[in-house]
Amino acid sequence: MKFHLREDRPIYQQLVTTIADAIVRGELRPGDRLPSQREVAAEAKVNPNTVQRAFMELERMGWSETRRGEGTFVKVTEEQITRLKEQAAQEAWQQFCGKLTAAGFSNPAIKEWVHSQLGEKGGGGHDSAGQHS
Amino acid sequence: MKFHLREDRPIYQQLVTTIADAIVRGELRPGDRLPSQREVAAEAKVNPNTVQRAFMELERMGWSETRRGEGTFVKVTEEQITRLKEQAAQEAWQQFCGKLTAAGFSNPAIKEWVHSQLGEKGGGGHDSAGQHS
Amino acid sequence: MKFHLREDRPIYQQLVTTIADAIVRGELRPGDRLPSQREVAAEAKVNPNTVQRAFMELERMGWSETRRGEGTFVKVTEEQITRLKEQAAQEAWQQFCGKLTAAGFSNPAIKEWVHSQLGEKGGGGHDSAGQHS
Amino acid sequence: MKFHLREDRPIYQQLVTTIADAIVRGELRPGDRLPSQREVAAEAKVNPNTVQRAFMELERMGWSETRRGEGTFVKVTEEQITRLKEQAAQEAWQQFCGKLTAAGFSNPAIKEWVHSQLGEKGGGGHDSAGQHS
DNA sequence: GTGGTCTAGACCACT
DNA sequence: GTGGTCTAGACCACA
Repeated sequence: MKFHLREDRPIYQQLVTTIADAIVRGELRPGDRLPSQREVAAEAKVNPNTVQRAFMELERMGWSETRRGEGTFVKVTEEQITRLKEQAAQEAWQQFCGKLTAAGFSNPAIKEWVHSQLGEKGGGGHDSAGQHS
Repeated sequence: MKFHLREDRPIYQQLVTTIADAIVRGELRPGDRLPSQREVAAEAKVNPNTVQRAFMELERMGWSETRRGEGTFVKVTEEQITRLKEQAAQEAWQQFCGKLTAAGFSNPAIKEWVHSQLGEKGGGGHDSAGQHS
Repeated sequence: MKFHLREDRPIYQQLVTTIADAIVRGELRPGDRLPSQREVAAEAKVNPNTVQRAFMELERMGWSETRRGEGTFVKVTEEQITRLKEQAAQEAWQQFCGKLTAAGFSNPAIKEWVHSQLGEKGGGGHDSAGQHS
Repeated sequence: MKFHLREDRPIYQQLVTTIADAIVRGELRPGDRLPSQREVAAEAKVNPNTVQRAFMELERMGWSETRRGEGTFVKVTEEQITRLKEQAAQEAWQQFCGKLTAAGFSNPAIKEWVHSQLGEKGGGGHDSAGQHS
């Protein structure tokens, strides 16, 4: 049996994901200015160079634009956002199925279980469907 | 916008769920001996006392039995395992719905999206359904 | 022959019974706030963590409720108090019989001795019946 | 509410009581040699001077006799032992009544409770009547 | 202030 | 070796 608590993805990737999630959630909109690298570094308690790398990655993916002396700005089209959302949904679904499979659910069993959930709740969630921290 | 990389649930609780997951996965069977507190502490790179607390919690929940000088042993009935699995499924479903809600999906939208997944794949997973971080 | 002066029950358990006794005595009533962990630690001259553990144990037994930032509060029903009292009486009786047995009294001898006490005093105690260590 | 864990009687008195108890229990018989003061001090983890004082007290009460170069010996008559036992019983009874009184039992209630115990058990104790840690 | 968590390191009891 | 207890001191979250 293996015990590992630490997240093993590189920190800079985690930062990228954090920002991508904020975009998906609509917390960051096209044109918004990201906090400065120094601010992010201080808040996330990581090295500024790590943040720098995350921002480079963002720019490489075409989600942000760095304007010297001004800061870094979100630069995504609505169409990209839509694609990101679909991508996030896919990923979440993967995780969900993965967990159930690990718990011994067969694919038909998962299907059935989900149907029971959808039926019971009449939708896809319930009151506390927003909990995900 | 908030940046936090660290998992904020207490370490001892993370250990508990790690072990609970192993039980759900069938990796840990009733009667199995858990690694010693010191081993877990070394592997997870945490203080032995933190592991001790996790083990106390396990015992409190009636999932394990610790025998002084011998070790800690899994003590769950099949019925409890079944309950744990259902619980894990519920939790995974919550997370899934949470993420989609955060991404802007309404409950009906989630329902529809899931239906499309179930229809497409004819089950609930696919080749890479085993991915679960 | 063995000499040991220290009380060998764990300190945190002693704290638990100290508080349980106070509840039994009616010194602590449902809803009452216990002294803060730091206060107890200072007064009992033990480490705050030890007190914390005692309080955790109390909560686990359902005798208290701790509210973050506020304190720890007694949470027992009258019915639980009654049960505690009976339990305390049983325990005291056990100790009493244990001591007499150790002193060489047979069970019938204990019975007879107690009867003589009850007869003499017409009750079960006397003026100094409140002395208890 | 008061918290005190430490036994507040002087250590040398506790030692005296420990030895008296051993005599009452029959573990120490007239003529037996007590462990040396150094041994007692080491085992009880107290200062040898404290043990010295306890032994002086014993001798003052006429329960022991110190023979220079040989050691300390128990010197009690059977009649004294009988008296000690009665005394121990009285003390235990006091404590018992004290605890029940503190728990809210009136004297008649104690009498009644004890009667129920004697009746139930047909004696004054039961299988585990010897437990007194 | 409160309680909650974590660490580092100590000593003990059991086997 | 195992787990059980305790300490000293740190930092955090909540109110």
